Amino acid sequence: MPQVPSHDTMLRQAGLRATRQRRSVLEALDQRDDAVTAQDLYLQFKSEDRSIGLSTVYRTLTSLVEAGLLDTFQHGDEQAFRACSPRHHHHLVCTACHQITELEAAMVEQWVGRVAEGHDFQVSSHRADIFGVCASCRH
Amino acid sequence: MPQVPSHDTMLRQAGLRATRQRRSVLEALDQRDDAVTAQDLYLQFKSEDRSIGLSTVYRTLTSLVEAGLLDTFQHGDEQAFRACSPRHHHHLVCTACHQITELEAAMVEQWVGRVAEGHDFQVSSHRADIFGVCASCRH
DNA sequence: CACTATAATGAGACTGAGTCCCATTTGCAT
DNA sequence: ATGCAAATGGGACTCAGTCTCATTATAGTG
Repeated sequence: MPQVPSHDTMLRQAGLRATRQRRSVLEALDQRDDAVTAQDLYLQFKSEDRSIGLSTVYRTLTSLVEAGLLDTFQHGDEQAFRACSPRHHHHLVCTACHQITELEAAMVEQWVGRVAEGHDFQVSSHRADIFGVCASCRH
Repeated sequence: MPQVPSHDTMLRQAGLRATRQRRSVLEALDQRDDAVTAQDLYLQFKSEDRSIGLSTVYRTLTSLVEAGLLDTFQHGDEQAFRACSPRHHHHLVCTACHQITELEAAMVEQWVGRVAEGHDFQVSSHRADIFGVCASCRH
């Protein structure tokens, strides 16, 4: 039994059939650690001669987000996606190359806990990200 | 000297001329504590018989964000805006009515400080928001 | 393995938020 | 008051993302 589940298993667990297209998307995202837009992915597949319909790319990304397998980010006015660990985490985002590092943040979790207590508010999620420029983008 | 600067003063400080349209946008946003899209604002003005061109609404919102007078949020796939205090802050966001409460968060600031130290990364900003449902939206 | 129900795909039409252009209007410094 | 740069607005335009529907592929079943 592999520690990291195969793409097919991940798809199964999400209630999705394992298709060539979905496998390609998961694979492509696994190989990069930056966030990518649907359009970018579509063009990447096209240029690699394993085209996937644009609708399919969008649908797949949406399903994978719902399954909790991807994080979403905003690149200007478009949405970008990135494979992520199943554990809750935060992000260190390079605004130049869109490379993203996952962060643990016990302090943030504590903060959320306290806010939840202090307000008559039913907390469902939270998000804490840090933006800046990574070492390689600064030369 | 007023403690809260007038809209005209805020515009001046941002290097913008004080026009009827810009005053209207600032005023409209001051009167609500939820985040609104450009389209919503446009329709609101139209229905109040003080129409403002759609381009102008977009341009004004963009300028005000650049001036740090507004925060931006994502409502589904569109951008929403809300007047905000000039001090750095975080948010408690009701996903049902989009009402937003500003939060102080010393713990988050500390966290950012530590991450900045620990990574070879030039931090330029950060964002920490909590999402859920507010008391009145839960009935 | 063959068969079948049904999930998934893809091509292209479509939608709508946001941008651009440019002729007209407005704010404001002198 | 006057002039000029900044701002406006209407409408054409762009393009990310969605929808439709005929075709194809998956995976369970006998």
